Amino acid sequence: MGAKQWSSDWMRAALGLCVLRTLAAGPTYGYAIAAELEERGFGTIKGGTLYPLLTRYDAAGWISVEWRVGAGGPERKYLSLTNTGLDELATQTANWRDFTDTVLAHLDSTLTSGTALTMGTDKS
Amino acid sequence: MGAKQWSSDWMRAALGLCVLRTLAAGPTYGYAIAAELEERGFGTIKGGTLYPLLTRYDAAGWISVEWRVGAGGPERKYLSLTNTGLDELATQTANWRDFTDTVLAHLDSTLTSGTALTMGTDKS
DNA sequence: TCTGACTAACTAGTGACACTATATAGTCAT
DNA sequence: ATGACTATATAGTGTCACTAGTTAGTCAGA
Repeated sequence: MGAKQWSSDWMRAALGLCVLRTLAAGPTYGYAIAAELEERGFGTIKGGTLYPLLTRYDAAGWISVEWRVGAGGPERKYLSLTNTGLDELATQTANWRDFTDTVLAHLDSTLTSGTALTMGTDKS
Repeated sequence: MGAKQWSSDWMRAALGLCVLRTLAAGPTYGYAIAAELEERGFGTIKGGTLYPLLTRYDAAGWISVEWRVGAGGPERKYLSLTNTGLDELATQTANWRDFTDTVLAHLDSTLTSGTALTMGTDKS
């Protein structure tokens, strides 16, 4: 289901937003976030990508951390979205929609050969 | 019109695709690409971002280069999309649509608290 | 004439962050 | 005990955007 691997630049752009969105469903931990995102079609999220990101979000005050014992396995670091994080999610989500709309508008625009070539330097 | 500045990670993700799309309208040069993208709502594209990108695309064989005298000003380095570049644009455009659909599907998904928390380690 | 504004391409230095690979440690089945 | 799976984390490397310039041409106004 989640076999596809997207460009790392694209993942770099959207991963943070997707992680915040995942956290909005309730407290969870890194490994489970990676599993859910993979299931949703984002490809495999490596620990070396995810954990530093979660550390940055903790430092930013967007998430809070609580250790809990796991059900048969090592301890889990449960992460919850703070109010600041929830605000951030809302802001980023709205911006993301605007941004992707802007990109799609450009991609779908009519091919007008030479649109940008008349730049005003042509004074005559 | 182009006052908004998007997150640099987002621009990093989409700039290449947008540049290829701009080139698909016909040969043009760096400064004009930056001006057109700004007009289309992408914010200001700095030379330090754009020119290295164009150099990479030239090295990748996606664009070809030709110097022409400018209309009252320094020489312009006109860039054309190669056939390889055109293929790349088509591929990336299709992938971009898939990717943004995947992200939006996640953002719009119903909030189901604890979705990913039952991961199979809970054996009993 | 020389000063600044605009056009146009390009580079050095720095920093952010993903990637590869690895470490640590717990549980469980063979 | 050996390997597979769960779970978090870090070191080293490389890519690339950002800041802040340089070089160079044209043109308008002091």
